[in-house]
Amino acid sequence: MIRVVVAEDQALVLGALAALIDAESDLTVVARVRDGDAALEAITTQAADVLVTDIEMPNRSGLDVAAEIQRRKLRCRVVIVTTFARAGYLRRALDAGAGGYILKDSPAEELANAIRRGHQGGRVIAPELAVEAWQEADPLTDRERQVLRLAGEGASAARVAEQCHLSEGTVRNYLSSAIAKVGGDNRIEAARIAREKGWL
Amino acid sequence: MIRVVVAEDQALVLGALAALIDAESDLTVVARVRDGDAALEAITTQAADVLVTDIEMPNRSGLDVAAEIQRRKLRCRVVIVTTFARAGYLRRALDAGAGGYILKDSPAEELANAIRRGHQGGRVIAPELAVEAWQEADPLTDRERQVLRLAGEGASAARVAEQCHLSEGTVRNYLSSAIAKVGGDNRIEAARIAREKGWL
DNA sequence: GGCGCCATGTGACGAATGTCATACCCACAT
DNA sequence: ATGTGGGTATGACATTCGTCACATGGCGCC
Repeated sequence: MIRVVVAEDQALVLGALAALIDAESDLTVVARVRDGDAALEAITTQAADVLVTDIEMPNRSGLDVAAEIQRRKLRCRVVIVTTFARAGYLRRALDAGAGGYILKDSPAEELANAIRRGHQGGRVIAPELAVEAWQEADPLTDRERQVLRLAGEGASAARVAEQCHLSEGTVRNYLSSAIAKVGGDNRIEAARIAREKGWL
Repeated sequence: MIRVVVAEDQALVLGALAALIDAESDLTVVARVRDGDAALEAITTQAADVLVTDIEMPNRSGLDVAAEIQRRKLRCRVVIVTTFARAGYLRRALDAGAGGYILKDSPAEELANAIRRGHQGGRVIAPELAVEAWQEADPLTDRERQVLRLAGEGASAARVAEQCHLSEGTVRNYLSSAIAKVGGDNRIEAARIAREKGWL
């Protein structure tokens, strides 16, 4: 019996995923949690074999949890289940030693499959991503990313400068460089592109 | 036995929701579909009592399907299940005669509950939304919405003008007016605000 | 020790954006 | 018939944005 912890912030989806997993005869859900901190706690107290987790959650993202598991050298394997087919996310997931990365729109059998493979030490990666993943590395520097994120939310150069303690001119320089790097026509497009690639 | 059709574009979530519903003794899932067109077809061929549907789907949104069901005077009731706590969405859902509007982060029992209530002709609305719903009506005109949407995706005034067959000056006028109406400092913020309220 | 990269800054210039006044046409309501 | 509001347009203006050249300093690296 493989002991599974499920982490997902949307309660309905959490319950549903758990139902799906529990329906498998060789899998059992030992905890359902709604954020990253609770996930970390549950996998130790429940001696879980596999953590099935979303990425976007309160407190700690699924990627953070995976990284923490790796850092603490816990035995638990991680399967990331997410909406986002973003190369940047997959890359970070693999860097964090995740055993699986599947998309919420892959067929339901995939999930049980990935859990079993992960438990055996293998890896399952959503085929949509396998190829593309390592082709495009994030070209942005930390500052560029930070500035682009704020600007993408509607902040003016002046506002960004204030929040980052930079001069307005510097902010415009970073933006210009970020726009050029991601290949957009303006800050809005650049932010959109970067978001889609998982760089923000 | 209440006959339920489940519509949701993410296969994993679709399977999971269906599992959740099928686990209820008085509910049975008679079809699982991944877009709006298939949903409409399924509810007639399967003589469904209730449609449980996401909003954002290919071909036809869940809101479109609800409206179409109302237009065709079908017997089937509709329960909207969505991520988005947006007043604009709820408003459109109620206009389309939806029998339920619940959020993906409400507890799992809510879903079965809403299906039963809907089937009896009642209404279940996510409490987070019930109050706020009618307070803020969409202040945008069709043109303003259209222009703001494109601009929010990164299109320049010139590009928007081209796509909408307008003059560039007119586009700027609409944008200016939209920015003022939603209360933002620039097109980016305005688009973000409007998206959050479900006006785009 | 120099080379490249990043962080940071300034100054300048042209392009895009946001605002405003003003105008015309049309539909719909009073 | 008169007013109100939307759709469309133009011209003008100030502001913001995007780009470029150029400068300084720090850090890592062969």
